[in-house]
Order: sequence, then structure tokens, then C-alpha cells
Amino acid sequence: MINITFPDNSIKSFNQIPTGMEIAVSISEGFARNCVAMKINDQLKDLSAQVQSDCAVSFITTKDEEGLDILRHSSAHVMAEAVLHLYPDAKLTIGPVVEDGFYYDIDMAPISEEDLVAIEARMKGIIDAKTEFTRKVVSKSQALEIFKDNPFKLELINELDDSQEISLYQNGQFIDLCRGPHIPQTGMIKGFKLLKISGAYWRADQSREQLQRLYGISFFDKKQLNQYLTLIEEAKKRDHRKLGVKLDLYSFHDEAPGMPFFHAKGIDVWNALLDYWRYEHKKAGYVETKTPLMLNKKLWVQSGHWENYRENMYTSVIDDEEYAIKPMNCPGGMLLYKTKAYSYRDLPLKAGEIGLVHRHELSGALSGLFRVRAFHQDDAHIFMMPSQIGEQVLNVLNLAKRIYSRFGLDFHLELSTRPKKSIGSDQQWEEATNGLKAALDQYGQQYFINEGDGAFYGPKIDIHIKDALGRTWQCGTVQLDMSLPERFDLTYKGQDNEKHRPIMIHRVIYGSLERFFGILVEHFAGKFPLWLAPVQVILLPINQDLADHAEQIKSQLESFNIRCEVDARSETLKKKVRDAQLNYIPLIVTIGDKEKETQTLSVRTLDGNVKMGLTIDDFTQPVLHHIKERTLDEAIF
RNA sequence: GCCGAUAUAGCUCAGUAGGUAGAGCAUCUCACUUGUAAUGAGAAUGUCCUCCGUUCGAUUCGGGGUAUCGGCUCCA
Repeated sequence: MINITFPDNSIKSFNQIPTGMEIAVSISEGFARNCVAMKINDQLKDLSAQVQSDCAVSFITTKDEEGLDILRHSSAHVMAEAVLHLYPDAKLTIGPVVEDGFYYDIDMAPISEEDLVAIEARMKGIIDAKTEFTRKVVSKSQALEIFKDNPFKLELINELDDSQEISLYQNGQFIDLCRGPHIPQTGMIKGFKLLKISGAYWRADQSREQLQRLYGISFFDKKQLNQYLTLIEEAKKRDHRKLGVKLDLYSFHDEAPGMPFFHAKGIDVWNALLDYWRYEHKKAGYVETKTPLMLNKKLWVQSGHWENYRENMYTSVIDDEEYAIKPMNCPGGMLLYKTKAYSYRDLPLKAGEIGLVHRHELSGALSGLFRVRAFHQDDAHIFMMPSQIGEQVLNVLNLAKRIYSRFGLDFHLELSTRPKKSIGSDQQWEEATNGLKAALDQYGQQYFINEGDGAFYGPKIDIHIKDALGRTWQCGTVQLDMSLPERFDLTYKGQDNEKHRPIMIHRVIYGSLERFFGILVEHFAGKFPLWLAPVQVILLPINQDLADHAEQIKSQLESFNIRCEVDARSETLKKKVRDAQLNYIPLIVTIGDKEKETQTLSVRTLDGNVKMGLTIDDFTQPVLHHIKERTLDEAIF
């Protein structure tokens, strides 16, 4: 008699040893059809596994995230099988699940995207055949024999702990080394697509073999696949590299790879972002400072950057002295701090800086505004007493929340701990990491931990925002630094009349202004809210005799600091409206004879609604209100 | 930086099996003077990314370089 406990604490008894599938069927056939795998006492198992003794069993279904991961892992096997069928000499390496699908790294001659079609066709055959996945446990020597022709698998097998069970999974003729679990049969893959192909190194090591990485995605439901593909299409339409250039916000030039040029309209948005930043930071007790772009090598040696960050720094020799363009603002900030003596009463000292930094990123890593070589950080350094860490980190998190919500962006938090390459003592790291943890616990939002992902000078909290398409981007970061204050011998006078070492926070909220700008372009799909829109109002005189009147209104609106343009071209109104809509100008104001006579305006919003007969006041009041409050509302009238 | 792909007018793209190129949009001119998503006609526009090579001749073929794209990697 085997007693099985389910998650709802109900117990079911079986006379003989059942498999997971048998248990699922005993619940209902329909339920069993949607089962992917199970957990026996929290351990993931295949449905074909037998339940040998009394235990707790829960099922992973097609609705669970874990179920989707299992499906995708199985999809990777199916893809590998298809590849081996078409390219018998290919050598498989590893095929994991990633955030957005799965991939398999394969040692084979480079193929192109067109070749994916044939692989997909083969995969379809395997899926239609609904072949079962079966698990087999083998000894290490058996495994070594089976994979004797594949050096990658041999390497993996040899690295396995002797206590670890070595399992193989077979579907049809295809066998792969794999921990599992897998879906019961390939027919569960209802929708799949191979997305792209790229190079990757074995073990991400440039000195090792160059492999072909084939990416794919799969779902239990064809509809979900289509939704996913639609999302990709939508993301493509919003691509800031296209959209921002089309909207005349910025451009990229061969002469300065990784260094964007901002156009007049782009700078309007940029300044609106900065105005808002200054407004919030002033309120939060920050002062604004500015440090030079280029500083002597000695400073970078002292700060530790020369040792830890040199390969990313631009350098130059001036008057026989070596200088570096700053890749970070902090060392300059250290010099600022040292210009006077501080009392504990001065702390916390919050010094912001919109600092232009240059980092020599790998050429292949550059991408639009998202990955550049020159960018502005909305940096700030907070100097404080150790007792203030929790409060100050918490203040930063709250400030970040206020700012992100202004753009309608949600976020989540990640804590990164000490990396291999780092400076500072064990004790400093522990103290700093605990300080961040304490603040996070107080903030109360759940957070993830990234072991070893901290900056070389301290642990950090990264803030990842989520855009309108559900994509996440790391923007903000709060980094505790117990090392720089020591290297620069920063002090303050305590209540006890003794010198003490302040602790320092580096933090950014937009992160990189360039990058944040790009994210906003995609987040809003080019349709900036009124307060950010480069052109807030466009005036369309319906004939050229009315152009002067339109110019007059423009001057009036500009006196209120409303960003305004007149389209006086000799085009039809239809055409001008269309162009304004395509440029996502929030407010389109038509000026005809009627309006001139009655001194009113007709306003069209981006949703196509038209309101007529507004006096200048009727118009400017709500507009100014929305700009001042920086609302996201599209409904202004 | 590495692997693969791409590079033609301001933009999107076609084309030339090697004989110096073209369409739409944008621009300019003229006519039209327009009432809420494209008025019409005409004109102008290119080191066909760059350098070297093969060739009588290269935008086209080959090689080097640069930039961009997809990844690896790195990170804000």
C-alpha cells in the first residue's frame, strides 16, 4: 500500500507501485493530459517515474512556469535530433532553457537562417510522431562509451560528481545526456519556432571551440506562440534605433561609434527628463555638482580603477603626464569631498552629478542608445555615518520608486554580492552587504540575489524596470562603497571629537540617460506623454492667409513654455494632420477663419478626438496643468 | 574583441549574369488655398561604405579595413 499526499493535504492510496502518470490519471484523464512532470517530496521527476513509497506528490502542469521550462528543454532535444538528422557530423554540447526559449550549442559548420527552415520541418515530423521520452540510468563508464565520439559530452561526464546519477533520455533513435525531466511525449509541443542562430564559445571561453548556437521557443499552445511572435513584431516596430531616428531625436554616425548625436527635438526630451530629475533630487535633499572629464592617472591609481578597469578607459598623454577620461564619476567626487572638513552634522551629504563618462566597450557590444561608449550618468554620491546606511539606502529606493512610477514603470530589485575581482577586506564586504540587505528587508519588496555580480568596489542593489511590453531593463543601481573613502582617506569629525571614516553610496536612477531615453522611446512607442513630447502642440493654419495668426498663437503658447510648432506648408489639412499624427505630436490645433474670428482653437488629440471652440485659456490651463504635474494621461480635454 | 550576416539617394528598398544605376517617401519649384490620417505636375539628388587586387573596364568578382545587425562577452 502506497499513500500519496497531494498539495491540498488529501491522501490517496495505491495497492501497487504507481507511476506519476498513473497517479495523474487517477485524478482525471483531462488533468493527466495537462501534466508535464511531477515533484516527489519537492524533487522534479518524470511522469514515467515510479512512486516507490509514501510521499508527497505534486504535479507540474502546462500552466506552470516550470512546466514551460521542461517543455522548452524537451524542445531543445527535438531540435538537436533534427540537426543531427540533417547534419550527421554535428557534435552536440549543451542545450539549456533560457528566459525566452531555449538554445542548443552545437559544434558544426556555420549555417544560416535559411537552414533553420529545414530543421523546423524535421522537428515538426518528430513532434507529429508523438515519440515518448524515456529515461535510462547508466554508469559513468557506460556513458563514456556511448558518447565516445563527442569530446564535449565526455568533458561533461568526466566533470560529474561520482555520487551523481548519470541519466540519458531517449526519444526515437535520439539519445542525449540529460538530467531531465522531460515531457512525456513530443506531441505536447504545440507551437514552436526557431528564432535565430549565432556563434558561441564552448564554455563561453574565447580560446575554446566556436559553436553554433540555435535559438528557439516553444509553447503548449499555438496561440501563445502567436502572441509571442506578435510581441516580437511589436518590439521591432518600437525599436528605438529606428523610431528615434525617424522622429528626429538622435542619430548615429560611423565617425563616432557608440556615441550618439542628439538632435534639437531629442534635447527637448532630454531636458525634460533632467528638469524632472533635478526637481525630485532637490526635494530629496541633494545638491548638484560637476567634476572634470579628464583626470590624471595618479587619481585612477589611487582609486583602484587603473588596476581594475583600465582596459575600458580612454587615455591620453598631456605634458608628459598620463590622463584618463573618466569612466566613472566617483574619484572626482572624492576630490570634491576633500575640499573641506566635515562634521557629523553635515552628514548625510548627497552630491548629485550628471556626469559624462566614457567606457571603451567591445565594438561588437554596441547597440543604439542601449549600449554606448559615452553616456551621462545621473550619478550621486552619498557620504554618511555607518549608522545611516539603512535609512539612506531606503531613501534611494523610495526616490527611485517615485521617479519610475512617473513613467509608468514597475521594477524589481536584485542584490549582487562580491565578485572574484575586487578590492577591500572580507569584513568590509560583509558589513556593506549586510547593510544593503537590511535596507531591502525594510523596504519590503521581494528581491533576488546575484552571487558574485557586484562591482569591484562593493555590493550593489540593481533596480530592473519593466516596460510596456513586459521587458526588463537594469537601470538604477545602489552601490555601497567602503573602499574609496579609505583609499582617499575621507574623514568627518564625530560627536566624540575624533576623526571617523564616512561610508559612501554610489547610486543612479535613470542609470544612463542615453539608455533610459532609448527605453522610454520603446516603452511609449514614440508617443511621449505631453510633458516629455519634443513638440507638444502643432498649429495647423488651414490656409496660408492664416499663417500669421497661427504664429501669433505660437508666440502666446511659447510664453508659457509650451513647445510649439506651426505647419504653414501649402498642403491640405488632411496631409498636415496625418504628418502630425505620424510624428506623435500630442496636440494638433487647427486654425481656420472661424477660429480667428471667434478667437478660439480646435484641438485634436492623438486618439483622433476633436474639440472645437476652446478659448486660449480653455486650452492652456489643462495643458499647463498636465505639463506641470507630468501626467501620463492622454485624455487632456 | 570573437563568430555569422549586411552595407545602393536624407529614409525604405529594387537592380546590374562585370559596360558607372532606379522606385516610393522626403527635398526643391510651380499650380492649388485646402476644415481633421497622403492635391497635382515638374525638377534635383548618388565617390553604389572604404582601400587594394583581378580585368580593356569593378557598385557587381577576390582580399584587407570600417560601420551596422544577430549572438558570445561585458555592463549603466
